[in-house]
Amino acid sequence: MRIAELSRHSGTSIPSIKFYLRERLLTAGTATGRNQAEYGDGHLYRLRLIRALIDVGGLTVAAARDVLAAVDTPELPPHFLLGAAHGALNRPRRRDADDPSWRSARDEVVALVRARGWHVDDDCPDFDHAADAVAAFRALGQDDLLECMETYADAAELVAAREVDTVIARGEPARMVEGVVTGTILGEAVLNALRRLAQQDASARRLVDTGDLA
Amino acid sequence: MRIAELSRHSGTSIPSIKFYLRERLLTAGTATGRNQAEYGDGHLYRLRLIRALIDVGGLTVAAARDVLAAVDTPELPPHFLLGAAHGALNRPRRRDADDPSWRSARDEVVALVRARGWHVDDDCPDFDHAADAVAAFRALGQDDLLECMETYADAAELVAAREVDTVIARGEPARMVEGVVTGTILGEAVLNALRRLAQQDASARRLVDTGDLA
DNA sequence: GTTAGTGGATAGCGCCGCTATCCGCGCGGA
DNA sequence: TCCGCGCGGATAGCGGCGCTATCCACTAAC
Repeated sequence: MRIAELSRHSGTSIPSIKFYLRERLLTAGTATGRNQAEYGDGHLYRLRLIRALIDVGGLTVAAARDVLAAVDTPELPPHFLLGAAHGALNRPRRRDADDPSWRSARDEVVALVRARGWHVDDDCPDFDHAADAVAAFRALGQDDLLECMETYADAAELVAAREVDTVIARGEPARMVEGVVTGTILGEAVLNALRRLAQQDASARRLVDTGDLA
Repeated sequence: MRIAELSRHSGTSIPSIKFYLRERLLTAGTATGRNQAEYGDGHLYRLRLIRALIDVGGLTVAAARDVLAAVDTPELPPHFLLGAAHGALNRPRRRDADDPSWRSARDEVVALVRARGWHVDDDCPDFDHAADAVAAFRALGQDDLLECMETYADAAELVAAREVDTVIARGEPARMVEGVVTGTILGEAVLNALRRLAQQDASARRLVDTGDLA
């Protein structure tokens, strides 16, 4: 397959493909001459993965590169790949770690995780992200919404258990690796969309003055 | 309060505040002279809300403006505000609606929502976002991860019910409006972070070869 | 009266994700 | 055999976004 065909099958413009090659998200095709190369199904799959990470998952090109680099490390056990995938999802830090209200928000999240017996590395950046949001709730005087935290944790436990089981059921390490990345990033998009749909429903049930929902 | 003080209390630079004024995310202070104005606690709160939406929620400035405009529409019932908040969260469309695999992914999501009896407007853009992700799973040959869909829906129902109940418990419409916006946007950030933490735990329990987690 | 600071306007910057253009070469059809 | 399209590779540029810098006339505070 040459680049034009790759472009047609993937729905990605040739300049974009060249861009991804330059940025090392995509490996070069196997050269068949001085200025001719052949691309395979692997390239097509990879391109679809890139577009999914960027378009659906909302990753930046740099983040996608990090995720893909982790995917390409064959000896990386799936559990550590998960950490790599999460690491690449991190948007730059927002809050100042010296802000005492932020620190207490973070401590609160750590306490919640500890209370549930989750075994997570203490300096995992996800704590910081959760703390950003918790601190924002507090700063905006929306403390009562933090009553939902345990429910969030319940929901998180529920979906994480299911996802990890599904991925592990694959058995084959290479496919587990793919599953970790796609499940983490695309699963987030699905969950967020379903949550918003469920909110619409819950809100309609409670707030819309009507008897004829049928 | 003058602008310097507003800047200090909010941790936002004066040029940024001026930028938000220009972009109409923030209303002008009450003028006390030809080139002097006074800002109140409302401005400080608003600025904190802006930063939370942009930094924590990941909204663009334009999306934040739309959300804030909805918040400022006093007669808007909370249920419709929810729609407005969701609308502002929409990233630009990705998939072509003519793509049959995308259409079938969307139909699948609609069927799931129908089966659960959720009452949601059929052309809600959240369907499209979910469809994007589902279609991506399929395109990447990760169909087995779609077995998690029901679990995602369970989790979504769980958290949405709790969130909506919490907001409704406030009673006062103005505070409900605040709760809808912050709950939707910041809650998403919390849920996503907790899900990733839970994934780390689930993955560690099943994949890490160790007996001494203590 | 001096000076730091103000609101307001305009222009510019830095990053990001592409996109356009050019180049010398090879492949494929007549 | 020759021609012309397409190739790969490289470099430069573009458009949008979220600020940021500068300038201005003015004024409150010392």
